[in-house]
Amino acid sequence: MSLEHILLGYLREPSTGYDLGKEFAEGARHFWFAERSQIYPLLKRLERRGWLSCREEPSERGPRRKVYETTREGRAELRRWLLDGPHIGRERLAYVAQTFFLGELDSPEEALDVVRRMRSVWRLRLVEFEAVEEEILAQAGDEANLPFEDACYYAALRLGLSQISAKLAWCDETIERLERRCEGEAAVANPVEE
Amino acid sequence: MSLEHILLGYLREPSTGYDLGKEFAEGARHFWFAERSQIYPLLKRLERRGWLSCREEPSERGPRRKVYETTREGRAELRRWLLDGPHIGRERLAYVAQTFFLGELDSPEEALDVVRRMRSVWRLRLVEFEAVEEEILAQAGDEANLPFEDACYYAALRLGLSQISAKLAWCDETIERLERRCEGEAAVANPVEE
DNA sequence: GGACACATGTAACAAGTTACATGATTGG
DNA sequence: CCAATCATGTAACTTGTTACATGTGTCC
Repeated sequence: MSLEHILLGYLREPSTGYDLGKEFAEGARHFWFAERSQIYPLLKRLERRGWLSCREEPSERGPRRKVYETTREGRAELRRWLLDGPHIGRERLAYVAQTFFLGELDSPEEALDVVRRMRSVWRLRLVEFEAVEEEILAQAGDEANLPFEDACYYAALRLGLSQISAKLAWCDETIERLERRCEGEAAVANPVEE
Repeated sequence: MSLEHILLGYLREPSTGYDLGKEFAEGARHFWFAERSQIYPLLKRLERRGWLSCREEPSERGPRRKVYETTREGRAELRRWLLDGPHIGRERLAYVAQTFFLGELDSPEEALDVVRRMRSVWRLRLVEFEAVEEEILAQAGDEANLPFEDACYYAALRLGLSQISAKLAWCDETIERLERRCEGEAAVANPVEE
């Protein structure tokens, strides 16, 4: 299961279920999401398998924290997963389905509305990603200065960035095509204006 | 649930659970996948809700077929789903996670291998999509000739196409960067050759 | 003392996967 | 008669979601 391996990946740095939950709600949500109610039992399972170690710590504020960390065996398992791939397939892209069936709507105007809303969601995401990129480059100066591990984070970011840019370009093109179609329909409905 | 609405979308044209299963294993798999064992019970549920109608037909070859079709209420529900969107978020992109954690591997060489394999998978998919695009354009002559519904199918195809192209461009760029990193490492390990 | 952030969890449910059962018809 | 394709389904399981329970410490 991918989520297990994502946890192994994150827990190269020690962390808690709570903090992982935050991570999935923030940065990681762009490629995976998990609720804490799913994370906590999984952490226990991975510990039982010997892939994670756990120590308890008092919290500054709130109850005790259970700090997990990937073990040597856990890292070996993560390596196996990384080399066994690529993990592509069975993606569920509801927005593509939505586009696919947009023809069910009564008019290009309604479809336009949907695509425009897609565009605004992805615009926001692009801004978010660009801010992260800027931060990385500001710290490193140049990409070549990044240690290998950070270069891989950066590569994943660029992948996301390129996907969003392509989506936005598609939105712009599709909006234009739909607008032309609206004009065409208006001309047919009201040929006097020609 | 999205799968319900995808079924409502497909069943504007009458079809059977069996044939839908084929569709999910072929064309539709690029944005959604479903097993027949999931489809059959769902079809019954949607029929109970009045969103699908069902008639039985003898099969040319094999047992009787249950042919489903979206009802007026089903179409209304589909329209609601289309207008209530965009359906973005909670995507699970294991390949991005894989890229993100690639730094766990021992060397850029191993990472290169992974990215090269991603590239070859996406290359194949691009060829597949391009063939579909060519077919559509050959039949219509020009995109403007497509009826609205087909234009939406085509728009979804172009979205997929643009996503794959961007992935391939990212692969090429990332492979190049990793190769430079390999050379850099070799130079550090073996400075005599400088 | 009430709201809020910290922190871990369980229970019930929905969605998705894997494995198997059943039976008809066709072609070799 | 055997394998393949057609065709519908169930059972058991895993994965993911929603809702709730519990308790600590801080700030107002």
